[in-house]
Amino acid sequence: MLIDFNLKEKFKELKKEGNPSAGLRAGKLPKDYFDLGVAFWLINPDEEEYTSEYLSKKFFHKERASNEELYKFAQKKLKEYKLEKLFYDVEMPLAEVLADMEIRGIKSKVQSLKSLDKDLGGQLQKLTKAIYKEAGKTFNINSPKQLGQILFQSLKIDITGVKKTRGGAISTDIGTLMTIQNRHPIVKYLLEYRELFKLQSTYVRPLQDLIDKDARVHTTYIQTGTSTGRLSSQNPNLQNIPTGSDWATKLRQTFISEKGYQLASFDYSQIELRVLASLSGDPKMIEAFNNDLDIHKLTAANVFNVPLEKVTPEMRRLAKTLNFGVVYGMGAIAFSKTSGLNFSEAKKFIEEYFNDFKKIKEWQEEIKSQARTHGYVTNLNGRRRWLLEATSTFRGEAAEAERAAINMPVQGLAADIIKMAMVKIAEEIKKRKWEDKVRMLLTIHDELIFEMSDDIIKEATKLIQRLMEGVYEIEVPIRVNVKIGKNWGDLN
DNA sequence: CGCATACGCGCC
DNA sequence: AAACGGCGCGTTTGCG
Repeated sequence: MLIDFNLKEKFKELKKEGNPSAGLRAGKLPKDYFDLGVAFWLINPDEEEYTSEYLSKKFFHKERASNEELYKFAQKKLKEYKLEKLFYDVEMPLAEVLADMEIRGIKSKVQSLKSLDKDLGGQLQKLTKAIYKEAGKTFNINSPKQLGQILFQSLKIDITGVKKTRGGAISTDIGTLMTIQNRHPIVKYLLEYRELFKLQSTYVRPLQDLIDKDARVHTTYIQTGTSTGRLSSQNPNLQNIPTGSDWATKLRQTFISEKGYQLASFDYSQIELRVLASLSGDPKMIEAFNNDLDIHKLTAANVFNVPLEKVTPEMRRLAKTLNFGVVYGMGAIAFSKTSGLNFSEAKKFIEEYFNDFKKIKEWQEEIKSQARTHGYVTNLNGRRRWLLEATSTFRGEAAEAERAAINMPVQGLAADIIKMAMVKIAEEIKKRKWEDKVRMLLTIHDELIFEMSDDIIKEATKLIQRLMEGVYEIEVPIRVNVKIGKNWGDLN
């Protein structure tokens, strides 16, 4: 058995040396691998680090414990916490899948990225001029401190309804700018400036530095990076590429498929709400998903007490915010902020929501109670998060832990589901010897993106959709939307 | 000068 | 009075 840290990196090295199935080569099983970092992460996903140095000190009170010592300890804990199945059947095989994805990378249209950079630069220059003109002087627009002085001291813009930052300064964030938009002409320029500067500085520029000689970009997936079981992505983070706006679409269009291939995306529809419906056993929500109804519309009909036909887009919008918020343990204050309602209206809607979906409330109370009594919560697969703060006497601290407690079993099960799908899909690709025809490239929490050879794309999309929808059974159907296109911006 | 922090913001 | 869960990363600013 191979016991070490960072098996994903070791797989990558072996594979790059020309050993393509280094991980699961003949005779080797997932059971033959034991990544110590991943093991300790399953035991407690909130350690500061998952390095030998850190864990040796923490658990063995010495500079360097042997891998054998660390292994024995972790092995015992995995067994005690019933995490062995998750570890051996999901996380370990996943490490190799991630290695393949990282090595492959996604192709970038370098020229488009360059020209996008130019276009953004030109537009930013115009905006900067306009902003200086309105301000009556030059200043650093990227400095919230300086911007705040310009807006609220020089220009004396009314600060009614504007919040303060943690440090006590008047906020200049996007929400603030929206509220004061009609109070001064400078604001609309600032809003556009913010969007464009973000795009250029966070995405367009850094991405160009990360393109390899084959014009491909390789992210690194962190398997031990979250408290809930999700993956994270870094250098670059390909899990937060902008979407929606015209500029965002232009950026996404720079991620392309190789000649003879297309990109295909598969996204789980409402996976977290479906998981919540299943875990809570709420009959109304389960029925809605069983009948393939529009869940936000159904929610609106319930909280507004109107028939489905009478639900307006505005009612649906509020219901959607409620549905998302509930998964996160949102309170009336947060809901009022995001919905535009006042506090007491917001409070009423939340009460109405839990009145309509009583089992969800009951389930959440049950989870909170578990967090308080045990100091941890688990999801259906034993994935665990320690929440000792739930027992805190500082109310704010306890409330924060309770929200995390409510969210983890939902977000964590959704994460398990897509991880299991990834492992299953990789197996099926191998079985069909499609390694070069069906390339898993990206995983974005509830979505997978592939690069697929034109000749098998029809068959492969069907297969993958079926595998994703069937990989894990819950109380409601799991649905996957499929989109195909030559680039990430034009998938449809 | 590097580093940590505050602030802000992109995604699911 | 009051922070809606989970991330990574950019720029600015103040510190040693």
